[in-house]
This record gives sequence, C-alpha cells and structure tokens, in this order.
Amino acid sequence: MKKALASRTEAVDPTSSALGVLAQDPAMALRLAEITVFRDLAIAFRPFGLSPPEFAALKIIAENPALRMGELADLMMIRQPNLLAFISGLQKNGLIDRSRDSVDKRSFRLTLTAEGKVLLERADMAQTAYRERMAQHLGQDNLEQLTHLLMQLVSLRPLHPEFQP
Amino acid sequence: MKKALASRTEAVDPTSSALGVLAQDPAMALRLAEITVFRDLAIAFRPFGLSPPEFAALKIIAENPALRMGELADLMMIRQPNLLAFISGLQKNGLIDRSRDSVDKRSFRLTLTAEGKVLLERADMAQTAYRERMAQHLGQDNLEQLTHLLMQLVSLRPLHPEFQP
DNA sequence: TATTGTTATACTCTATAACTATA
DNA sequence: TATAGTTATAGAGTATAACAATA
Repeated sequence: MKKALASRTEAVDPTSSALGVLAQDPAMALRLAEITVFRDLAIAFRPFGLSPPEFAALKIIAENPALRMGELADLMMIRQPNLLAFISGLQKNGLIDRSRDSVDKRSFRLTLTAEGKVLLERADMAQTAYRERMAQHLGQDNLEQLTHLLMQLVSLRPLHPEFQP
Repeated sequence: MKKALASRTEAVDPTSSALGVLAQDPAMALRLAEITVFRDLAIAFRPFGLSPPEFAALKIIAENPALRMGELADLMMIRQPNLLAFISGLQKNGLIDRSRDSVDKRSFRLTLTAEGKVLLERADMAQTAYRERMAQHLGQDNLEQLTHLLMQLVSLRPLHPEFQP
C-alpha cells in the first residue's frame, strides 16, 4: 500500500499523502502552518531575547502608543493575566514603560522606551527577512492573499461567545 | 486620533485598524486565525469528549490504518512524549487499539476500534459543519486556496533544523 | 455596581534527557 | 550502534476565580 515511512530523525513529511483527506482540512492546515512558522520565528527572534508574542507586543505598542494593557490583551487575543507575565518581563528588561493614566487612574498606558525602539527595529529586520522567505516560497501575491484570508477568518466570531465550561 | 476602544467585556476587535501594519503580517494573522478557529473547534468537539488534537489523531489513524506512533507524531508535528499522553487516553476510552508489530517488536500499530469509528463519524459531522461555516464566510474557492497555501507553508522547512538551544 | 489590573492557581502543551527493549 | 516507545520533568501557555483600587 505505502512504502515504509521515514525514520524518527528524518521526519515523516506532513505534506505527504499520508495525511490523506485531512491535508484538505483548513483547521489541520492552520495548525501545522502555525507550528511551522512559529517554531522558526522563535529561533529567528532568539538572538534578540524575544519570543514571538513578546515581539508582537512590542510591535503593537509601537503602532499604538499609550495602549492600555486590556486593549493589548484583546488585540493579541490572550487573557489579561497571561499578558501580564510577559509584559512585566519586557518592563523589567527596560523595553517598555508603564505609566498610570492621569485621568483614569486604574489604567496603565504602554509605550516603548528608547531601548525598546532600538531592539524592535533590529528584531523587525529578522521578521521582515522571514516574511520575504515566505514570499519567495509562496509568491508575493499569494502571501498577501493568504494573510488577508486569515484575517477574515479572525472575524469569524465564535458560535458560543458566552460559553462557560 | 482614535475613538476610545471598547471595554473588556466587549473586546477590542483584532481585525480593527488598531493592529495597524501588523494586520498585514502573515505570522500575526496565522496566530490570530489559529486561536479563533481552535477555540471554536474545542467547543464543537466537546460533546464528543474530544480535543481538536484527539480528533485529528483519530482522523489520521482512520486514513492510515496500522500507523506507528512515531509516524503519527511526525504527521501531527508534535513530539512523541507529548503524543503519548493523549494516545493513552484514547486507548483507555476504547477508541483505538495499539498492537505490537509482529515483525518489528519495538513498534506499535494504531487502528480505530469499532467504537472509535462510530465516534469519529459523529465528530466528523461537527468538523464538516464548522468547515462549511468557514466556507460561507470566505467563499468555497477562497477556503480551498487558503488551505492549499497553508499546506505550502508547512513545506517551508526550518532554517536551522539541527538547532539545539 | 462595573471596570482595570493583579494574584493565585490549575490545567494543558511543549521540550529535553535518560531509560528499556528491540533491531 | 541506532531506533521505537516510555518515563520523568521543567517550562510555557492558557483558563478561571477572587481581590484591590478606581470609576
């Protein structure tokens, strides 16, 4: 039926026919692509001491100065308590400032420090290089269409937004 | 510059302009789409007592009877020790059989039990329903192209496959 | 009374090294 | 010597509830 698959050290290729009909499933493809890209990006960002989510946070703060923490959590689609852990780390490393909002004293406003801006600029080059690698592999137009379709999926709001287990 | 963003309970929309240039980044789009889809799929599979990876494992085993555990781990792009945890669970719940390979006595061969086949068939309907929801949102052709592009990304082999931290 | 951010905590996922039994 | 699977374990990531300060 099928030739013996490759050994552990030379991994079975998930793009091979072994996945069968499942390779046509968008969710499966989404997960495998996510693993592929983020394993690689984690390595690409390591020289800068950043994880992919940390890079994303810096980038979003740069784009949206004086962002509140809750807003950042929403944009990254993670929970506030989970955001806090690595936001504290970024602050401790001197990459971001957290200052109380003068009018709403419950809120913090996030901005990049000068050091944060410099690091982001350097890490940004690694991200750009990786994006260009993807563009070479897929074609620039296809990569843009892929990104557009993914963001459209994000606006697929959950079936049960009020779900509580 | 920008209207005050929504409150915590009515989340800031990651597809809004607040993401800025980052919304054009394939990696960011990939992560947000993955979160969106798998949060929803986790709920869709809950009535069957399955997590999305458990469903995927059942589906892949159904497509590839007598699969070895290491091969399954490769196809799902997860590590063998991490696969083992939930494979044991599936076996304990009577959904899969693990039998020693008669020629290579180190290997196990995975197959679905009758019960596993029945459950998979039912869970498959939930997955199909969700895929149709995506198709309605994006258009059937776009969904297929999205899936195709994602699988092409998976074949983007890592820059440093030999990396050891 | 509701919201922002925090703490505590539990659960899952992920990654690696070291082991066994077979090859 | 190498591979299939296992165990143990450490580290992330994720989820919820409960709390203080502020609105």
